[in-house]
Amino acid sequence: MLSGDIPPNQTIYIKNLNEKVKKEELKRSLYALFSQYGRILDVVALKTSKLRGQAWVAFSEVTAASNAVRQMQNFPFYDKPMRIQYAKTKSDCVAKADGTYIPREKKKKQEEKAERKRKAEAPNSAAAAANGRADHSNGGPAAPFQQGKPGAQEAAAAPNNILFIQNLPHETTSMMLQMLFQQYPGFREVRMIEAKPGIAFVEFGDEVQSSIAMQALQGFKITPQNPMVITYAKK
DNA sequence: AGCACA
Repeated sequence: MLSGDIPPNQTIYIKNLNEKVKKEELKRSLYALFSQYGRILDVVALKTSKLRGQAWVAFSEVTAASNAVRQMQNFPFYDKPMRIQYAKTKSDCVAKADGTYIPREKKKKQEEKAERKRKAEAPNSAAAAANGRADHSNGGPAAPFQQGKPGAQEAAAAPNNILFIQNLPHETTSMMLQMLFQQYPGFREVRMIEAKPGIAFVEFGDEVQSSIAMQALQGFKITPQNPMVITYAKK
C-alpha cells in the first residue's frame, strides 16, 4: 500500500509541503482547507531542518481524518501535491482531551517509577494520571458537524475551484454575493441562474482559494433564516 | 525524505 501500514489515527501527517510558505500562513491555510472534513483540534507545523515541509492536523474524529487522507491525497497545495498519511502517534492535544497526556519532561520519571515499583508506595500523582481524568471539561462536548457538511462516513465532494451555494434567500443578487466573496483572494465571478433561485456558483482561481472562502463564509446569513450552505460544485 | 506538540 502506498500510504504504508500506519493504522488509522485522528491526526493526519502531511508531507511534501511547500517549504517557502511561512509557518503561520501554512497553518491557517491547512486549517481552512481541512476543516471541511470535521472539527480540527490543532494544526502543528515546525520549520526546523528536520521538520520543515511537514505538518500535523488533529481532528476530533478518526472518520474525519480518514476522509481527509483519501480526498485530499495529492491535492495541489501551493503548487506541490500533498502526501497524506495517518500520524504515527497520538497528538498531545488528543491525549490532553482524553486524559492520557503526560508532559514530556515527566515522561522519563514516569518510566523510572514504573521500573522500581517494588517500593509499592501510596497512590501519588502518577497513579492519578494513569487513571485518567473523569472530567471532560476540556473543549466541551464533541458537537456534530454544522449543517452543510457531510456526515462522518459520507464521502465529501472532491475539492473544486468552483463553489456551489445553496439556501440563499430568493432576493439575493449576484452583486450581493460578489460583495461577500470578492474579499477572498482568487475571486473570479458569481454566476446565478434566473430559473433557479436560491442557488449560485462562485468561481475562484484554484481549489485552495475556493476552500478558504468556503471555510470563511460557511453558514453566513444574508437573512436570519438563510445560513448559506457551501459545497464544492460537482465536476 | 523527514512523525511533533516546549
